[in-house]
Amino acid sequence: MPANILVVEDEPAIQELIAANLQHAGHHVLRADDAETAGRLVRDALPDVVLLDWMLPGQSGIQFARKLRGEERTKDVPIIMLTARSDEQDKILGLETGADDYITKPFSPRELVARIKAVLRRRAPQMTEDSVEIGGLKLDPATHRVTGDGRPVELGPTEFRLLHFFMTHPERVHSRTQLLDQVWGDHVFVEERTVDVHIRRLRSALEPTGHEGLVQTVRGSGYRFSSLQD
Amino acid sequence: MPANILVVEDEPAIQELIAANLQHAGHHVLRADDAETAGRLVRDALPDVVLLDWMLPGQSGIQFARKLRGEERTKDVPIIMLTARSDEQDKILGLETGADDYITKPFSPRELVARIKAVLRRRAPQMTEDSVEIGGLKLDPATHRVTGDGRPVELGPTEFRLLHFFMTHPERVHSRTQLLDQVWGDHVFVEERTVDVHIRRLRSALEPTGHEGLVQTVRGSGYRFSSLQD
DNA sequence: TGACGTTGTCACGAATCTGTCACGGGGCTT
DNA sequence: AAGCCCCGTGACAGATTCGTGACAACGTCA
Repeated sequence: MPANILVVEDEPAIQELIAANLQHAGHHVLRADDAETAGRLVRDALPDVVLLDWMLPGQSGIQFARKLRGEERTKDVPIIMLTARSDEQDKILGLETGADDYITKPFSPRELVARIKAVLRRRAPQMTEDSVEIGGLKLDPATHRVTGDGRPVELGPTEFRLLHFFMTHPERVHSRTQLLDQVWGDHVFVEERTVDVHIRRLRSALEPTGHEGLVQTVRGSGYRFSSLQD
Repeated sequence: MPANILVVEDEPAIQELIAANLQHAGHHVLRADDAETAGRLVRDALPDVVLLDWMLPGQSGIQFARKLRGEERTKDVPIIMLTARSDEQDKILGLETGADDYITKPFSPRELVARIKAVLRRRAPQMTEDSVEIGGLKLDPATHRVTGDGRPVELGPTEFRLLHFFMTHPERVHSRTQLLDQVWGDHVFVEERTVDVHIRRLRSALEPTGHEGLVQTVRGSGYRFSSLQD
């Protein structure tokens, strides 16, 4: 969710205002007040989004956007144009140059954050939605349903993600650390033993359909999902 | 032009192959591996195309196609037959039964996607204003009217669009963000929790006819419209 | 203008989920 | 067999998430 955002704006007050709002929303902010600095930062840091002011000293925002789109390394970086003008002409010109979105000043902090979220979402690779079936257990990410031999299985969000990971990586031992990285995310800090508890919850959720044996303990190493005998 | 496509195929490997290709082409995929499941999904989800395997356990694809063509609600759903046999005899029988197109295995992903696009284009004109009926609930875009077991249901404009989207994309879980994009439009900035409120309004509007259970909460993910048990 | 319907937002509470701990059983090593 | 380590289990408090009622802003129409 948090993203690296480059704010290219030459007016200090506005730059500050924008940066404060973005940081408050949990994003990392890089700043530049001219095209040269901005160009270097884009190439080096490769931000997730560039917030680009229309008016820049020396070089217009449009020119800068064109340059970004022209270089291989930077051509896929989303750009949101920022301008005080509101006439339709500029809007079209901005989008044609390859801006992904367009905000006219003055804008509300909420709109700013929302637009950025929208652009990020559009770029985000969406996760696989293939359903999996192993040993009579079926899990379908699209409908978010799990059934054991046809009967429904009730799971909490974390248990669902855990089972999903297991079923897409079966027959293989995963350490608690690996499970935390893959299912919880490698940025969160939780005790390793927490995995045990969720394994237990997953097992007891599978118990009514008799599939709890699919989740196997490998003493000293971790856990494994397998339809074969333990 | 993303479309809802139902893949009826009992061989997991082939089903997977087909689904992967269709999803890669931007379509939504529902799956079934027997005629019974397929029948339910066709009636509920009313897919834009049915990809139907010739050989099915228990019931042949031909029989299934006949059944679809026999029922008022499903008689207009395009069917593409899928078969390993290549003899002329089957081809004729398949088309006579009402299949719109016919693909013999092995086939290239490109051919598959192309045929689907062709069928969709053929059906495209009137597709938008079709009325939908699921679990006793009927929604008619043309007359802008909703009835539950015959009794009228009063909905505001937003609730109507929300229900319309739900009924044209049933069974699958939609996040609040996706619902905002699809129902409100991806240029509108409203709080995600606003979705909750409209879900509530939709539910209480459906309550008098006893259909409020069709709108289901998937904790941690979003909402789902389904005639199946929660 | 005023009654009315619709919409987005908020605050509160209830239901549910999550992470952590302590306890105990059971296997493995020596 | 003793001791150590690993794992299962029940309990619990804090954190999330969701349902719900209320409300103000807005537009419409009489």
